[in-house]
Order: sequence, then C-alpha cells, then structure tokens
Amino acid sequence: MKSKGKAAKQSRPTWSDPEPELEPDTEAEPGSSEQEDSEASVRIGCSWRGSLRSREGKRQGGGGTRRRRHRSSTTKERSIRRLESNERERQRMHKLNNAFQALREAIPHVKTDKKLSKIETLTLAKNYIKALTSIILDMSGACLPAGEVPSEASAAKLLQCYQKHLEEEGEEGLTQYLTHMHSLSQHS
DNA sequence: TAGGCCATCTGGTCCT
DNA sequence: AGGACCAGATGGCCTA
Repeated sequence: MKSKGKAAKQSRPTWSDPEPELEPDTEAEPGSSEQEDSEASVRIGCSWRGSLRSREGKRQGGGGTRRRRHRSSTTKERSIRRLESNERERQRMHKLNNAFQALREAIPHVKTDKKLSKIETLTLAKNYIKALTSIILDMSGACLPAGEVPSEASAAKLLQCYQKHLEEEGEEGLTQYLTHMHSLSQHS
C-alpha cells in the first residue's frame, strides 16, 4: 500500500477554508446571478475554475448552467454542506474502489507484485467476459444449426438468456442454471 | 524528470 | 431540497 500525500491536500483552499478576500456570502443578494460565478471566478492554481470548463454539449436541462442557490445559508452552513458532500463523495469513491478490487480478484491474470490499474482491470474483465462467452457458445454449439459458427448474434442471444434467467430467478437461480449447464457440457 | 496513476476537492446536472 | 453521479482540476507518489 503506497502512501499518498493526502494530508498535504488540505493545504488547498476549499469551502471549509475560505480565503478572506473572496467572501462567498457577497453573492447572496436577492436577484443577483450566480452565472457570473461560474464564468468569472477562475483562479488558476486554486479551486475556482468555473470558466475553464465548458458545459456545452453536456447534459443541460433547458435552463442552461445554473448553480443551485442557498440564499439563506451562511458561509459556515455552506462550508458544512461542502464538507458533508466531500465526505459522501469520498465514501462513494471508496465503494467504487472496493468494486474494482472485487473485480480484480474475480478475473484471472498473471500475478505480479504490481496491482492492476483500473483501466487494466476493466480491459481484462472485458476480455475475460468475451473469452467465457465464446467458451459457452462453443459448448452450446450443438444447439446451433449445422455449420453455423457462433456469432455476435448468438452472443446476443446468450446475453438475452442470461438476463432472462437473472430476472426470473435472481442471481442464485442463475448460478444453479450455469452449474447445470456446465455439468451437462462435461457429460457431452 | 516526465508521465502514469491515483485520491481528493469541487461545482454542475440529474434523480428521487 | 438534498443526495447521487459525473467530470475537470490539482497535487502527491512511483517508476522508467
């Protein structure tokens, strides 16, 4: 486990550590637009970078870019909300990383000291799924018309079958089904 | 030292 | 309204 300089990141200015010359509360004027915030408050090297990001082409629900306002909230309240959001985001990313770890353990790969990166994990998982799919299609080759090679269409059929069983019987039922299929293929 | 990878912060958007 | 999701930015660590 390599150590990361996590503590050092606290030195970055954040909502929880607002800079005095940029009092966020000044925007709480009724009727004042926060648009200017998203367009103008860019400070290279700090956390303000609204105009560096073009949200064009991204999801916009008709109203365009508009930051949600908390008119009555104080700097302290916003600071608390920001910290809570940060914590939730951290937890979310931890969950995501746990899922990546589970995926790493589920896919066979050449064991090295170096752990698989996320992109490597996803790529290997995709390849593994493809390999398993082709194996299953080979196993069920007898079901195909004579001479027909397992194709993408049959792979799609397999996926359809998988989803159907998943919906009807849940993961446990699906596992039993796959086990059954496996034993059948061994007897053939 | 450059580049890859990662954790974290952040603010916009979507969803409930 | 508030949480979840997402992607950009930033900076630290590691390796070739």
